[in-house]
Amino acid sequence: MSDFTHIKRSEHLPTRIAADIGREIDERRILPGQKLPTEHSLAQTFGVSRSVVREAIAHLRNEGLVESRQGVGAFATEIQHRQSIRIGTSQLDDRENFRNLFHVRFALEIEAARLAALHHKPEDIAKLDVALAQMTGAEKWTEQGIVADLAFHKAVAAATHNEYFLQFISFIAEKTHIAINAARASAVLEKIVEITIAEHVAIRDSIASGDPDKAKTAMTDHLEGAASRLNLDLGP
Amino acid sequence: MSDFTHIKRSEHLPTRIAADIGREIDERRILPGQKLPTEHSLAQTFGVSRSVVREAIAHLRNEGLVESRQGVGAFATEIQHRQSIRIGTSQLDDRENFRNLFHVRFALEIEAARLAALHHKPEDIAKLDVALAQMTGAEKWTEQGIVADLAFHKAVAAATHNEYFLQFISFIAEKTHIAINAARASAVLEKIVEITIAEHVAIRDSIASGDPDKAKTAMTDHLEGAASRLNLDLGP
DNA sequence: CTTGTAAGGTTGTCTGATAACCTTGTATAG
DNA sequence: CTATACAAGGTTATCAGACAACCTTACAAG
Repeated sequence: MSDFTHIKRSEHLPTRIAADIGREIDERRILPGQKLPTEHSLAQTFGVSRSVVREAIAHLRNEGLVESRQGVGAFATEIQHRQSIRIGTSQLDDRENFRNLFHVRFALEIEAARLAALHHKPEDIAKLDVALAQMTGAEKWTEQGIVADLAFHKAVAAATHNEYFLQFISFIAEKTHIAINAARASAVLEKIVEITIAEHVAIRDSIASGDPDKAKTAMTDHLEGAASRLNLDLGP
Repeated sequence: MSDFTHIKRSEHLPTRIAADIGREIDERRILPGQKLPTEHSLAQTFGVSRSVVREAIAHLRNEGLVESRQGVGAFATEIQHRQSIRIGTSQLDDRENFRNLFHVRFALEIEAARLAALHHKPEDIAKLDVALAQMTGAEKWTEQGIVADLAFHKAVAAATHNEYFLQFISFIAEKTHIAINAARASAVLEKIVEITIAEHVAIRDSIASGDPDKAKTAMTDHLEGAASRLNLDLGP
């Protein structure tokens, strides 16, 4: 009962511990196939009850990082058959990881723009316009501006009327959002905003026109522009 | 202590219950923002202890389906800010959903083939060859053949040396695998296998040659072929 | 060598209790 | 009358300990 130096209870114990154990696996301190310590032992190590450890391990199991077999133990899984997608936000501090994720975004969003041009309905365009208005309204490149930016891209995804494009793109957008927020200070240039908005308008118009090739081109131009503004070299 | 009619012990209680509650939300019987019953009440309803209910809710929380606030309750979340990707296997029985997921696969795998041609290393080609050998070895369109097929596509993704392409494509592959397994009986035609293998060989060679455009074309042809063999109309 | 069985360890589930937190209603001070 | 403070009850979060189900291993019996 002598150290309260650690952390405010504010942050859901099982989540914290799941993150700790997950990091052990991510950083290869526990190798795939290897057995984790027992729940009892982990509980003692972290100074919490077994319930909390169980919930943490359940979390990791849901993420596909571990498999547990009753009467035997919990094991780190082989990467190949993980059933879910896991992107630690800390990974995105690394420039190469961020670029790689951006590349996935490329593949998805360009096709999404194409499909949006083909399948959009009037209310989809309305949502694009709302997001654009919010971007224009934001004085600077503020938090609000970024949120509107993400909303725009989600609206494009929604306009495909393909639930999975929306899910995947939203997922990546959230991750990107966090990473950009962290590194934003280095890229606060006001003129950029105007360029960005202009690109978004071009995307909106091309989708509204119903021309898939035009939409594809507009989205490609925008993403390449965004990448270069972030000093990401995406290669050929 | 009077009714054991309901649940076989065989299948991890919290998972089952999480699925049950998740279905309630998916099928809009619990609307976004609405409060779930209390843990105590749920425990009584399902005839299990509160620990199990808690683990089930933790599962849903990790999937982003619910948010819980201490002292208040657990609430179904708005779809927009779900932090994870959720694809219920039952959804894929629906033909349109399956086609939509296939479309996402299109976007990702074609770009992956292109990147694989650019960034592959010798050992990547070796892995492709192993998968091809297993496909050729499989007498019929058996389980083993499908596994090899998936292994091939994962190997392509791995050859991009972009972790995220691997994660996303593997994820979709697993989901697709399950759905195909379920519906396989209707598509067991032996000649198809030869065509499929030929397409895979073309992909492999184009990647090995290092020509991104050729790889892109080969993958496009293959996926369009696969779609038409599954009677999926992917539109323009 | 094979089979049966006992022992010990580990996860799965149950039960009950306490702490932390939120909401709501009520009473008191201004 | 209004606003602040406080009390009460409900809910989730965490803890502690127990038993059940299951697996592995070792050893004994055939």
